[in-house]
Amino acid sequence: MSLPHALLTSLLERPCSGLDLASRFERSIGHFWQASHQQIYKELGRLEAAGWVSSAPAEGGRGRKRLYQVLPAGRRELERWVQDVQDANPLRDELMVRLRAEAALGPTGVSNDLRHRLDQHRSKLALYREIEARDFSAAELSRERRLQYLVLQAGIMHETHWMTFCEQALSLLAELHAAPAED
Amino acid sequence: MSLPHALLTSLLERPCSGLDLASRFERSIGHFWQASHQQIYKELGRLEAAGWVSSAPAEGGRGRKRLYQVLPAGRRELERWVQDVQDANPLRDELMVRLRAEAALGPTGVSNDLRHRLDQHRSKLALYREIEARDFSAAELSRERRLQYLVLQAGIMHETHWMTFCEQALSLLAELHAAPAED
DNA sequence: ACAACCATGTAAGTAGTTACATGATTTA
DNA sequence: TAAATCATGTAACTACTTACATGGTTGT
Repeated sequence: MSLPHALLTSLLERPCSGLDLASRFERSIGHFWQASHQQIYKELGRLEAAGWVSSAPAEGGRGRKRLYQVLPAGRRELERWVQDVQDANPLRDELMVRLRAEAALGPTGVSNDLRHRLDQHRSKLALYREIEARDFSAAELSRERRLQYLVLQAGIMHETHWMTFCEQALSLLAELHAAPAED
Repeated sequence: MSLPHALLTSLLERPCSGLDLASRFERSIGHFWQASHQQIYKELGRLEAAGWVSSAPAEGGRGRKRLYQVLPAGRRELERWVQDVQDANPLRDELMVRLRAEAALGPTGVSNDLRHRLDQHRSKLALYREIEARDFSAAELSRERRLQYLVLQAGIMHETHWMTFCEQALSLLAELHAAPAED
């Protein structure tokens, strides 16, 4: 449950409204922790009730727009949380279930899924590479930038890793199809 | 939502009871799709209601033990599902949020988490290597075995990848700690 | 005035987790 | 006969998703 802390982090970088948060999320932390605007609004309500953020009607914006800011208690909570220890994410992927099903059933059609994923990983990787070139290509990066870059590198590794896997899986399936059932 | 299909796959490999499924899950498909026994029982109920599996009181076992088997309709459903296409898993990891928080807050204590995860990835990898040596070291593997091995290889890649990342993160943090705040 | 869109929500539902309940069978 | 453990569940809760609702602002 790290959405509240993801929001605190993002608001700490720059105070803004709920919808701003939602759209910035999509371009930044949201690559690593997704959230819909509904979820964000609900969570902002909780954060305010907990005394971790304050909100005020925004002047620049229109309608009911509110500006959220992290309060000292929110910053302390984030500092506390960063030191928490959590178990590693187990691998949990429908594709693995599909492959096991394909193993049990005989030749069916996982390659659909594999090709689809390969495309998605490719374009995600291209996006990350753009961000890398735009934001992290300077010779000297600040401490903050270097850590943000580290997170982006995790994303790059993730996409690269799964692209490789999909390719490997596709070539195994092709080989099995070419020389079927030897057992 | 692939638990029903994970259960169908596992039952197809070998019919068994709910608790057997739960424990086999932990050693096999459960490495890639986790489920508690409560969830499994509930899902088995649904599978039976849908006419995808049948159940009968088990003779060998004790108490209320029931033996579950995949029906033809269940097999057809699994064949249909394998050909579905699903979006690639986005990276979604609390650790990334922690690192972004560390970037925004200044030096705190993510290294706790990193060391903890590194340990877990190491032991998971060791387990996978054992399984690899035990089940997949033969010169010639059947089609089914080769596909199962592919899935295991995904697990090995996953653990290796994240071990590397944790090490990289720890060394960056050490470097930043040694030569602090140049911006 | 009307469409488009900015901004904030409510409502209903699902998957999954955690804690607890219950009965039946071995084993000490 | 009591403890352990096998086996199957119920109940309550949380995070998250999907679909829908509402009102204010800007542009035409």
